Amino acid sequence: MTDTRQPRRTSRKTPEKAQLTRDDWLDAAAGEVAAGGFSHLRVLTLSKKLGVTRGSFYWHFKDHEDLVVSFLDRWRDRRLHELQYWKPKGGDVETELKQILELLLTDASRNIRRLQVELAVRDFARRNDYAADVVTEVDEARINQNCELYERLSSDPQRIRDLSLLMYVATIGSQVVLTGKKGDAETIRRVEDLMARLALGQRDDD
Amino acid sequence: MTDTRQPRRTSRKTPEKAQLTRDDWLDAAAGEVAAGGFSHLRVLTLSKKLGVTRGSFYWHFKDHEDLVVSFLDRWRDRRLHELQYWKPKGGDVETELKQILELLLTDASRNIRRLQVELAVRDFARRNDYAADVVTEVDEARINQNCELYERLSSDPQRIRDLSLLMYVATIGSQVVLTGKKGDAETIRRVEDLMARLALGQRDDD
DNA sequence: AAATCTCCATACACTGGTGTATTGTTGTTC
DNA sequence: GAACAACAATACACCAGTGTATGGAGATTT
Repeated sequence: MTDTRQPRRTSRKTPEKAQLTRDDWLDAAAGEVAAGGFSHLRVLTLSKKLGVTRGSFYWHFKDHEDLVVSFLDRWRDRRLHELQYWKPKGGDVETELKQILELLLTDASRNIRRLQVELAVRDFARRNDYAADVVTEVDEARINQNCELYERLSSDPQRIRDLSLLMYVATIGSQVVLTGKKGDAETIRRVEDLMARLALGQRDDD
Repeated sequence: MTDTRQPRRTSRKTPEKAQLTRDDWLDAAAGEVAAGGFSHLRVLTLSKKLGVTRGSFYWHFKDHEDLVVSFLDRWRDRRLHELQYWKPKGGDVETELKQILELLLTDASRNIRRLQVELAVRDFARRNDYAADVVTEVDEARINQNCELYERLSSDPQRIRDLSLLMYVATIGSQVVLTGKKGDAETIRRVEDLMARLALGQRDDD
């Protein structure tokens, strides 16, 4: 009765004829990127997967590049935003460190699709300037955030940054090397422990 | 006079009309893969870059897949073979460790094209089974090789493998994160030092 | 109920890529 | 020097994908 101006989408729950939004296309794009990387992100296959023709796509997006840029923007925004929840709450440095490592390793490896998208973005960044900027932005934000933790292990600013960087590249490397195998979960846990020990061994008081 | 049966290639030095070999195509392919990944490895562009038509390609290779598989095989063979030269010769554990880290980080980052190819292969491995096998083979060989070094730091077999794995993923992660920026060389050097200290801190005698 | 807006379908022109079949050209060998 | 083999050019049929122009159906507004 009143002006419940829904964006016309038939309540989203009913899968009968649901109209597509820009975000729906981006979600589908994420699936494609995760599976085959950016080079396999085709307008045509995307349309088929959504059960519509390309006419729909070109209503929501200007062209293929528009899709890619929008995808990268959304990815960056989400990655920067989620950092807010990454602030560990444990008081002890040791537990905080373990929390952060668990988040970076165990947790990340559980969310396979997210991991695949991240790796795809990183790969794409090697030949696309815009993607490279996006990745740099996210990397720096993450490293800086972790610095806050490592400040409690050392007082040397340089040492803090190095430690944060090292921990970060180790986690990224893990995600690159350990993909999909069986024993990975256990391996990751052990690497996690080892990293924690290594970092804690860098306390000033030695 | 005698049977110097050269493969007909006009002595290779003269760039006049040099006939192409299978290996020449693979070299050119490496350039394409380094620049744009496997998805940008096109027979057509490769031919143009070599100054011939596709007719030549299809004489040397059965099809596009043949090129990809041959490329991966050659890459694996070379990576496995080069391990032979990676055996550090220094006597001291500390210097050996630094040697191996320098090889894995500083040295690797200097050879940009080699690095790019490696990352491209890794990326391709996420959606190609054959490439995945090749990468696994190379990873395991490298990790095992480094174990020999870390055996001198600890006597616990599990610890040794974990340490070797950690050092390896850290170097791979570095190659993924630090690509092409300016301060990279210095950063890599510091990370190298830090890794060495961390590893040495894991000696049994603590 | 007519006009309008939103979203999608259809049809078209175009590009860039693969693979194959056939023919040329140039060394090698007999 | 004729036959052969190695390598490359040409021409062909055939996709898969982009982008655009235009038409159409359903809901919304007036």
